[in-house]
Amino acid sequence: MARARRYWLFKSEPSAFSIDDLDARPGQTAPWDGVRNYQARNFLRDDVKPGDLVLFYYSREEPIGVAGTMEIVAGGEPDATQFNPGSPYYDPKSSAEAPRWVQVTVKLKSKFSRVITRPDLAASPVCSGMLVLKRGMRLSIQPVTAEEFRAVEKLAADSAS
DNA sequence: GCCAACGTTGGC
DNA sequence: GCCAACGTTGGC
Repeated sequence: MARARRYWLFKSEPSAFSIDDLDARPGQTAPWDGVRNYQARNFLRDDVKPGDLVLFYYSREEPIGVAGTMEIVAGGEPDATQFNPGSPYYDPKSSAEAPRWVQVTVKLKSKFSRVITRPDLAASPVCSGMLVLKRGMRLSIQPVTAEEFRAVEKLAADSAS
């Protein structure tokens, strides 16, 4: 029996990597790298699999919120940036033999016509319980439920009309 | 820019 | 193993 599809929320600062940056990539595909938190790393390594769907969330910079959706097209592989001394994500304690950090590959699924903001999420009965709304929730890779994922898509579709 | 929350580091 | 200090995250 096939594994059930899972749903996630990935955070990025839009000035570092935006949904337009992903849109501009060949094949609208990019590695999701630079994750340097063990709990988030464990999700990428163990639980995020091809076919899973992801909310693309903007953190720290306006507009804060969900900018669109992505699909996972490749699962956990060593994060290439950890081996690059010129990268801000370089980790001298990591090695090719024992890579510490993991990346997955994402593909753009849909770009929303506007960012679904935290107040939008908080006003939705389905989305108001999302982890990302909890105070002090810094995890950059978070699970969401299928219901939350669909509700965010619906908020975006409704606001586009 | 502020500040609370959190994760990591390092001395002991 | 403890825990204070420090750096980072992230919303406002």
